[in-house]
Amino acid sequence: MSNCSECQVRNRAICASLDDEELLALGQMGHKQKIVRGQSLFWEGDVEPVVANVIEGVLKLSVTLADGREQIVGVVFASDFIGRPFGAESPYSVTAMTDAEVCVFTRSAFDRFAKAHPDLQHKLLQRTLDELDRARQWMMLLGKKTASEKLATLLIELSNRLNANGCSPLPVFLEQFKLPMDRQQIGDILGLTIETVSRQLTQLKSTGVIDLPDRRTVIINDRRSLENLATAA
Amino acid sequence: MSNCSECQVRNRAICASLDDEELLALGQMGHKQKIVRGQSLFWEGDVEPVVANVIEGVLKLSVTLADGREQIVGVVFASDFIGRPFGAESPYSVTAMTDAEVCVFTRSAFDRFAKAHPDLQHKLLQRTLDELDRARQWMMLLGKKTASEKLATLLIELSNRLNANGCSPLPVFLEQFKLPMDRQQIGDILGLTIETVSRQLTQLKSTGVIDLPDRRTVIINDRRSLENLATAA
DNA sequence: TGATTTGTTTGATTTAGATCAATGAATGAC
DNA sequence: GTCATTCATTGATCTAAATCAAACAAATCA
Repeated sequence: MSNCSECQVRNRAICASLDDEELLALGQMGHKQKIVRGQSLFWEGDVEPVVANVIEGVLKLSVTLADGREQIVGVVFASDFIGRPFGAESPYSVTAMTDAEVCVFTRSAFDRFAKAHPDLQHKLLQRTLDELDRARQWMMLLGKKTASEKLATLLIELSNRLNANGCSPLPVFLEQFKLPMDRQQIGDILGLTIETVSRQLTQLKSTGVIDLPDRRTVIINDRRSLENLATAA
Repeated sequence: MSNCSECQVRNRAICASLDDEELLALGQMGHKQKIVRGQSLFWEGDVEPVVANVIEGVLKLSVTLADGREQIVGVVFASDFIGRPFGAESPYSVTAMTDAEVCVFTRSAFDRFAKAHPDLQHKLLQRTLDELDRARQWMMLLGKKTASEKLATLLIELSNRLNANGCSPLPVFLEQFKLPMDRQQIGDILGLTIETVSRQLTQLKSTGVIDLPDRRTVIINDRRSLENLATAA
């Protein structure tokens, strides 16, 4: 790989737990890889298992049924960790929703390195616990929320997670952002069809809570209302 | 606490990574607690955060909306770990679905101990990764599966996870088992109403795939068919 | 033992969201 | 720039599951 020390996500990815020497060792095991939108990093139960850190871009994790029904089960951003270390196979595919760049390791090499670096494992554990909490909140959304609640929740979540280019330690909530996915993908995240997504967005726009100057741009006019919708408060 | 070495889940819980001396130290920090069916171990964002190992029984993790809608986001069995160590609050409640016994630790004490025992953290990481994979499979179920697919999936999953009293290292699939939850709870797990659950069970029974000799007993007559239903194969 | 409560099934009706079907806007190709 | 393709919106209709409403069965209690 080379110069991890100049990596954009050096201080946000799990690598943040490593000192310069360790970083060099890890860096020699991995390599940077560019992925264009729509390209897959790996598939459900792939042959050569890998793990990766996201350097730039947005990727989806998805599970697909035999008849083609797809559910997006996770969305990862810069500095997030991807993949299933230690034993088991990843039961989902990873595909870029925007052009992206990742830092890839073979699983066997990563496992060995992680075993020897408890701090790295600790960071990974914290991240995995966070991810699990998020997944569980999403289960509530999928199981019990209405279509409009789902859309409101997604917009709030995206505005929070897209905020950071990571430089600010403070949470910054963006009132304007670009959707990193199309309507079909929004549907696959929320368990809705493309038509329902479109109708709910039009609805939110017509009540003035948000604006949609173009397909990909969202402006939150009334965050409070959107949050109330999201939590059914 | 006392005699961890005689604990029923000694070799299956995360404690399995500890030697006798370490086990004694951990044991002195925790205490066993009996919980009757319906009783909560803790609530969403509780004051005194705790973590626990399940010794016996079945508990649910659930998220509740302001207006009372509840989604069960996890079901834990003997030897499973409960709670959110390291920093963040648990955004869900834990309630016993059967009478249960757990081994409870304050989070602060557990955190300190875990920090000092990398093997324990490694075990916890593996478990958390497994739990995350399971949560993601469940997201597919909640977002995309039909009512009958949901019921079939739950029955298969329960027959697999209820199998072990843990003694056998081989997976044993039970063709007969007792449901550890009522119809309402099945609905809250699957994102369905109690009526739909009942109708789908009646349907599965009438096609001969399963039998329901009484409310709580399930007999799988045709596992292959049930699995095909579950995966939409 | 019957009476009460709690949990389950079954039936009738409604509805949120899916599906089917055009139409309308961007985006990209040549 | 025009054409073609992809993506998004809007409308009409349908349907799976929710809701409403009894009836029924199994526990629990005097």
